[in-house]
Amino acid sequence: MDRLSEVFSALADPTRRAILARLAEGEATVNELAEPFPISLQAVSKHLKVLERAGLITRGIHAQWRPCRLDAAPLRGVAEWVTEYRRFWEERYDELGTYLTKIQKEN
Amino acid sequence: MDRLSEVFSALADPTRRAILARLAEGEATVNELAEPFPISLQAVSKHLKVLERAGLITRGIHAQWRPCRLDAAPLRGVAEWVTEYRRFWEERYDELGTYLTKIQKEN
DNA sequence: CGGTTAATCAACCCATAAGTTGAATATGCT
DNA sequence: AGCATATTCAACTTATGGGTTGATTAACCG
Repeated sequence: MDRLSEVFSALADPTRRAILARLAEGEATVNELAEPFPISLQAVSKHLKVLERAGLITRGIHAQWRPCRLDAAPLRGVAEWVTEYRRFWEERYDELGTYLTKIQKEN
Repeated sequence: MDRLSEVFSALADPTRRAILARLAEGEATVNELAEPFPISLQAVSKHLKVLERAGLITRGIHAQWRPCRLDAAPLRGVAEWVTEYRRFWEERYDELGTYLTKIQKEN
């Protein structure tokens, strides 16, 4: 799977996005990350593997802990991709502008 | 599934992103959209359904054709989400700035 | 050394995604 | 009416995702 698909796919899960949001506040261990969720530690561990494969987190080794850190680099690619479409969701304003210009000329 | 997950999920497929790119150039029918891909028309029809459910396209009815149009509105949400992380992939620069400030004070 | 804690591995379940082929629906053309 | 075109529906296969439980590995603590 290409990288962008992998990243989008990793982001397509609320639990994983919540994990990223948590990591935005700083490093955390698997247990710390798992704590807020009503799912098993193993399930969280899988989510972390997905995020890691997508390049969105990196993991250290500190005794028996595996501290996770956010790596937002792949999000840059997402931002670039989505920016290509910006003009389309801003079009509304363009259309409004066009409309206003038009009725202005008509009156 | 929440909207953002649905959108990310829809974007996590190269075929669907290619379809969106094609629609950025203007309306197209299912056959026209399917033409470049080595998969069946039905498969493309399914992809379109996914995009439609995510709110990324709308479909018209014109005789036996179902012209598809891009609706980039949901991408705004994606852009907003990803912007929350911008500082992290730009952090490199911040760190450089901090470093420069620091050595400046030291000397 | 033995027990506790942190995390992963492994096997399994169930639902869904992505593709296929074949049939059905609906519109236009002559 | 009858045929061609555009698209969808339906049934099926195969693979994958997200979850579970139970066992395993590895490090620390007393």
